Amino acid sequence: MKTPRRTSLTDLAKALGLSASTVSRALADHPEVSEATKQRVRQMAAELHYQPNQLAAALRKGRSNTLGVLVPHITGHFFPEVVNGIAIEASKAGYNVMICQSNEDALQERRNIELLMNAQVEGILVSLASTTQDFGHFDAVSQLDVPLVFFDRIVEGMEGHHISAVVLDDHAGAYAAVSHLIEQGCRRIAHFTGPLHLNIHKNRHQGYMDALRDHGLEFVEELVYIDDLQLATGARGMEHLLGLAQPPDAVFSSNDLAAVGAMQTLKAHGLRIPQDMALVGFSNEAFTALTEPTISSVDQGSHDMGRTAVQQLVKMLAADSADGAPRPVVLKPRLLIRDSSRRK
Amino acid sequence: MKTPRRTSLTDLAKALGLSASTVSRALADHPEVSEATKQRVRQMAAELHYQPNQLAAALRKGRSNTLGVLVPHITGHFFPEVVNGIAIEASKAGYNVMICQSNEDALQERRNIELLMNAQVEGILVSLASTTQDFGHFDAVSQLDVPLVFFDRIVEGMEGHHISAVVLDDHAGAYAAVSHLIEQGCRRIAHFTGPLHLNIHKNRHQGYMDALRDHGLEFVEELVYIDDLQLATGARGMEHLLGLAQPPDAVFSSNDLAAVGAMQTLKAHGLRIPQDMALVGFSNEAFTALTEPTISSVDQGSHDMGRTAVQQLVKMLAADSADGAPRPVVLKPRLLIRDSSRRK
DNA sequence: TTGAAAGCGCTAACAT
DNA sequence: ATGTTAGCGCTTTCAA
Repeated sequence: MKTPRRTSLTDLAKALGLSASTVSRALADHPEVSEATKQRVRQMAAELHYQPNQLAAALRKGRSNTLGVLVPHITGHFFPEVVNGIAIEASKAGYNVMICQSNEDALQERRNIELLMNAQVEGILVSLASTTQDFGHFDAVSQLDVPLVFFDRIVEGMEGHHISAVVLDDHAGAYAAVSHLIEQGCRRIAHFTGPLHLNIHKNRHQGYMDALRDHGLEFVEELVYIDDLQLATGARGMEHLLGLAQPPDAVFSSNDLAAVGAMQTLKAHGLRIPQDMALVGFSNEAFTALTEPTISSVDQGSHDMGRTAVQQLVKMLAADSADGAPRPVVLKPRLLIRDSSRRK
Repeated sequence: MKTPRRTSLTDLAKALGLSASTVSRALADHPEVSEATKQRVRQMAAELHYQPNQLAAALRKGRSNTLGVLVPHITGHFFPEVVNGIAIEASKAGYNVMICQSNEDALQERRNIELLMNAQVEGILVSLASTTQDFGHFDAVSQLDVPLVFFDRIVEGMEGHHISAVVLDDHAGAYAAVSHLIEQGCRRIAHFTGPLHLNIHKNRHQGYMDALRDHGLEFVEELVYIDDLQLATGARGMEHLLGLAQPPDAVFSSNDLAAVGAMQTLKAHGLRIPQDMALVGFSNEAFTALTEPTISSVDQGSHDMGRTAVQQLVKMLAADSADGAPRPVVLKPRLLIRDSSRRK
């Protein structure tokens, strides 16, 4: 039994006694082809299970109809949601999507960018790996005028004709979280943060500080715990805070996992949440609604971020390469108040 | 400023005063090209930022070097892990990966399969949408001898020259979970399950029943709660069970989310876990280690499933189309005993 | 309204 | 060791 070759457009044409061009036009619903012919072509196409070869069409047209997506990973709540938003919006705009993961590794990020370029994607959506410090691989992209949209984790200050960005207003999210804690009566608020070279952490930290200041509270250096925001780190961070001469009465954590870690330590010490220590996390991970108490958190509107990012890309793709890139979009976060911080 | 066209292989050849074929061979490290020439070519390629056009190469070679992946969604713990395993193993075997989501919708599944076929993928990895009942779209794939590997949610009985499968031994996982509960002293064990037309649920249910039987316990129809295994469903299911004349003393839930729902109901009723009611879930979601008490669960070795699936596919791709598909692989689950079921 | 011819960028016989 | 030629499957002038 030998492999049945796929029916090509040429096969179709032969079967119909037509030229390839006519068949091509018929399938594309070109106005200059008679309805009768279109009918015949469509029927025969169905009969022979004709499937167009995208590769050939893309090569000929110089358009792959594909967008590239590069994310650090697809675990947790945030990235899967964003990717889903991207997939939906891209499909709506008639694009396919090629998804790659950098696994938080700068080298893999560079490789994947090359991969996407070689696959002739028409535009790229990226969220940076946490280890990326050099951005040369993106220059290559923008030099070829392939539009680029950074989302969430962006290269700050990287502006260009074909570069845009979509971010969350992390500052506002943090500001809202901390203001809320203050309003609940907390006066000594600690902060768990990740490495400050990443825009998201830098801005959340700034939001934390600004909220303190605007409410007349002092910024206390020893209440800031910088680490990797893992579960164990959160637990350790809380141990550390409890050992201080003047422990805090609340913690704003820049992610949810560390908040759970903190929660575990608090329970081990027999402390009550939120009475003895209030907690607010960031990202609205699924588990924040499942712990006890449930954890207040800042929702990032992940799905919207994905959709917005594609919209930015599509705008650039549509633009007659005349006008520059659309202005970066800043999305508004939403504070979800749950039991871990509700004192009143 | 006009768009700089990408440097093609032909451009490279011209710049070097060589023919396209020589350049092509040099870049492919063909043995019949002199080292000197290879050097020159490589250097010029770097200089002109030459990037090969995969589309053209794929069209010419009739090989896209791409595998297609179709999953119901990429939320939760399981699918992202599997996809990650797939990505890693595929890259190791020299393939790119195109990922699509069916969003649990049979129609989108069919569309995506077509999409992948049109993109000329060399093989496809699929986990079925829960609504898929008709499998015609896969016939089209196998008729063209594009190898297909189903994982986790498979089409049972669909065997063929170019079709294989990788599944978890769901029966064994369920059997272990229920046996464990019995060993902890539980005698009236309920079961939360999803729709039984899906192999995973059917097999877990069978494992549940067989464990009961093998330990001399009676199977009680009213202790089986069939629904969609969401959080609210689990809560409702538990309310239902508590309302029975003879409530159970344990629940084996076919997923973790419903187990958490059950837990919430139990807490609301002031019942103790595991003393009054023991719980075991399925999937080892991240949150099972974060709730209180932590939830015992069955780990699916998701990452391995992804890698194994790719290995199956690669085997079929390599086979001289002579011998049939490799035999389906059944992976062993691992029961993780946590606090929700540890009575001794 | 249809067909003929050229070519997208690459590779693989088949020369030389 | 290198070049010449042809063609993957499709679209798009241009011509009829």
